[in-house]
Amino acid sequence: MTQARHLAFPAKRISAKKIPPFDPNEFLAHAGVGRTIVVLKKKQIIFSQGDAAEEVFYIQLGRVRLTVLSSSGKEATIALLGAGDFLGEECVANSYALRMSTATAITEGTVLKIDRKEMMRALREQHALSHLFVSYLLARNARIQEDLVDQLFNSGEKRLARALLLLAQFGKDNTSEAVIPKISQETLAEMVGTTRSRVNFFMNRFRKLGFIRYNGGVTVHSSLLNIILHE
Amino acid sequence: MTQARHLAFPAKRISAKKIPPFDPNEFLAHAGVGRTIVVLKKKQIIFSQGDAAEEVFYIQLGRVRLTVLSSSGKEATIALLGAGDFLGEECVANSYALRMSTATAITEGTVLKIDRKEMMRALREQHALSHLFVSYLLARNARIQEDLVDQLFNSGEKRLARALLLLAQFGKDNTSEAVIPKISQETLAEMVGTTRSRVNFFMNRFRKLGFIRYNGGVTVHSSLLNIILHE
DNA sequence: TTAAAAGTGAGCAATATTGAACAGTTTGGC
DNA sequence: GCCAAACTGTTCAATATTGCTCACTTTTAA
Repeated sequence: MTQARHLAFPAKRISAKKIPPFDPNEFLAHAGVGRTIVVLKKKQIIFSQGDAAEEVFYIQLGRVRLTVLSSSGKEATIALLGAGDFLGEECVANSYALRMSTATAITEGTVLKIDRKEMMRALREQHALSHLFVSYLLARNARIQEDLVDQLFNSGEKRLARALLLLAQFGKDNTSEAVIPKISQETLAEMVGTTRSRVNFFMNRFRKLGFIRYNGGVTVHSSLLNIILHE
Repeated sequence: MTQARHLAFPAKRISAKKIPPFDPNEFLAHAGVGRTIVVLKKKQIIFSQGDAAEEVFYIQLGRVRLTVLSSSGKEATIALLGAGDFLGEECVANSYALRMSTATAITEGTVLKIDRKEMMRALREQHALSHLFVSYLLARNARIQEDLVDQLFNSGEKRLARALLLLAQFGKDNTSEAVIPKISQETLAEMVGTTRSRVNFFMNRFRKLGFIRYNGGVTVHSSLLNIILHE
């Protein structure tokens, strides 16, 4: 569409040169035509499973939880996202898509809400954004696949250990200990695909073994890796 | 890069107009610079987990299994792919990437092997291909996520039922019965994330209940859905 | 500040799952 | 056609997991 216009009026290319070089961060940082900045309150629902999907979101600040509700009413947390992540990208390249999960803010924050059409246009016209988006999708793919493999291979205990270690890296220093973001055993159970009592059981075991510490929050020690690595 | 060249030599755009309109199927159907057609024998390994990833593949014909090996030697089947699917796309947008899984042909077939650089160039220059690729990644994302959710929510029995139904749709008519591609209980176990004895146990139960039939291959009846839906 | 709601620790019986064995059956290659 | 290898059906004891319950503690909102 836009390309056709360029071909029809090649003179426009000259004026186009005056536009500063495209910066995806720039594009994703500001509101504009078809783009709105949304300020999020804690626990605010950004979209719900089953909603029509007409916008992509880009998280500027804050953390977001993605959950899926099963037909029998159980809830699973499939991802925790943060600044720099896209959200609700299932609708790009697919009109009439429905949200496959529910996105809830778990801290205050801001997201850029981008109209589907606007996103598609930008992807078509801006190679840098397109490249960023493809990279993001590939990385996300890899991450979900890891979660799946983890689920297929490991016991509840190992999956919990992995989830804790991943959470600990969320605020990554390279010390041997890290405090993880506040998270309930219930949510951990949803992420790991087990029950709260199981999580509780393992958490206490980890604590007895010195892998984690309770001091207000939870501090994870890197030696927790042993749980995962040990045979 | 290419865009810059166009700006520098706008005259080239005219001759560029003579090139026939880009057709992604065309691009993905033939060998050319940086693209080779590879003929696959049954059980041939296309790439192995841990290999350096420098090419993307596009399946023209045949079926391919993607497996992951755990550190403890267990194997999980994470996807069965067929004609029209990409393969090994993890390297696009990421030099020095390693293969995250092993791809093995399960039938004879042919794949188009595309050099990473060539793929990136094509994605940059050809919107239609870029769009197709993004669509593919989004669809694949959705599918892996479904598998993960399935794994998180459902019991081994339901996961097996789902896997069988998905396999049955592989050769999709819209009858209430379908023969599934030949697949061992061992592989089913890997896909579903359980043991062979469990798969065997459930298969026999499904048979007793009339959901599947053994007649040389395995015939799946759509009533198997009841297993998944029933509470 | 206080009552309600949410989260935690612990224990336990009922189930589900694993992992291993072993005999019988099918398949593929020579 | 025949052997070896792969696959299937079946069993079973040892574990792992679930789905509760109940008594506390912490957080949240009025």
